[in-house]
Amino acid sequence: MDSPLLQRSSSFCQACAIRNRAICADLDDGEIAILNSIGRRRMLAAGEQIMWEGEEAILVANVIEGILKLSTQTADGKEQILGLVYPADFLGRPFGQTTPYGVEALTDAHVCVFQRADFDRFAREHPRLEHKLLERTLSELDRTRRWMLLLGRMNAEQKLASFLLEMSERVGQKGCTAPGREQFELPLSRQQIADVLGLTIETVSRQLSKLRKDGLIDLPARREIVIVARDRLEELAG
Amino acid sequence: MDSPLLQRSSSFCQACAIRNRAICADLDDGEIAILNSIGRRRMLAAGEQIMWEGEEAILVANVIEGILKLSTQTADGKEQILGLVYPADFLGRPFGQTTPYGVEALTDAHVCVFQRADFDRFAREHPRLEHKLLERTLSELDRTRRWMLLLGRMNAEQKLASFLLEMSERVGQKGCTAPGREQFELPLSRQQIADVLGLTIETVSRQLSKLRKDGLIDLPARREIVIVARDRLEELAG
DNA sequence: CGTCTAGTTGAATTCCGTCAAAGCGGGTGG
DNA sequence: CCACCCGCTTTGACGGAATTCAACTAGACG
Repeated sequence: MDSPLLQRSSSFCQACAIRNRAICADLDDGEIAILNSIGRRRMLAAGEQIMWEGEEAILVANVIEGILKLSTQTADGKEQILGLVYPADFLGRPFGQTTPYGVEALTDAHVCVFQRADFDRFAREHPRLEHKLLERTLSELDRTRRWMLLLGRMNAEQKLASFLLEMSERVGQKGCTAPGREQFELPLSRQQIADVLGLTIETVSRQLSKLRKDGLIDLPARREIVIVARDRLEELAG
Repeated sequence: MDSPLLQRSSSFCQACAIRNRAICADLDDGEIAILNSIGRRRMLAAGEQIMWEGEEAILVANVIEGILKLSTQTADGKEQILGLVYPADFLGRPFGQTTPYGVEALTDAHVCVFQRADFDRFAREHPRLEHKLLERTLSELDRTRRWMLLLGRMNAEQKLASFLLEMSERVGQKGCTAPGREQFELPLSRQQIADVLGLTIETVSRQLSKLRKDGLIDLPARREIVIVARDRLEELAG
């Protein structure tokens, strides 16, 4: 189903870094051309917000580069991060009236944005795209549900261990200096880690210090993590 | 898109109680006939399990009647309920290898079961069904994410208040004796409520007693809830 | 070199979990 | 019909984990 025409077309999409991993993956050249015409690229600086909770859902997007967070807050202002979005992931709420969470870039990011109305129309006319989107949404639902177990039933130590292991899988895969995924740079501040795990910043800090003292990890810089004893970390995470 | 032929066909699906709310809703007669041929009905007794976490994903289903729970557990055996499934909801993991959670009936239930392979094939050939499934999955993801805020950032009192309000919407809609949704029967035991909210059974019991003492609710029987002061409950839930 | 923010550490407090015992209610058998 | 039993629920006492409040430290940046 995949077309071997990468070099024939000079269109934007054909040169896209995530072309083969995003939902646009098995579209043909004609379809890509349409998608190309309704989408546009946009740069985001770290900390920049692109969608606001409760606002009308105007945009959807593919993430090309960078990491973003989805978040919401309680009536009294405590934040909860609902998910992290990585390159090739889909972003936004198609077929919905309002955006159910805020979206903010954690790092400088590069996204491919569509007006939701345009995207919805295109999707309904192209079942293969909808199928991709469905598979992606089902996986995301599975991942989100796994996170519920962490939020509801794990203590602070288990939460941190699980978080570090997950981040090492997600962030540590790039061509790193370190051997494999044992060293990586966190895209989140301590407060943001706390907001992911349903903890306070102090508890996160204390647990990281404890893991370091126990020799499971090292913390060479504020946002650097070195996993020293992956096996023991996995044991903690359960 | 909906066909006005309810009385022409005598097929099973046409007589189905949830025919117009489930994902099969806007299929035409031919499509319904196929679906009818690959699905079969199954009764479940309260407490009966129909899918097991980690097992190969063989079945998917529509819920016709009753309430089921999706759940998982930590390495050390603590359970977390990941979601409740109501009539007209879709159940199971299409397009996936393994079932990521256990499924158990909370009440006696009635489901319409498909072999996943059959269903997947049918879905891929019928974009309208896939679209319905996509919309449903997106809504489910939204609801699940809202639940994450509860698990991560609410205290026991707020959790109970939110839970009771949600249940009153979901369970209190039937033709009840009570005026509106202010009285209803819980489909969950105290332990199961605890497993939904990420609490212990004792905390659930204490918070319910507190809400009763404060005059927000009444508890005429173990599984009966009367909402006395909805406004104050909503205030607590935030 | 000073300021500013993010992060760490400590002490006190609070909320929830744990352990233990008692209460309630529905079903069964005498 | 009542007594008994069993599982579910409630209540109490206690301890511990995480939050809160507060002070301090380390880098980053001008």
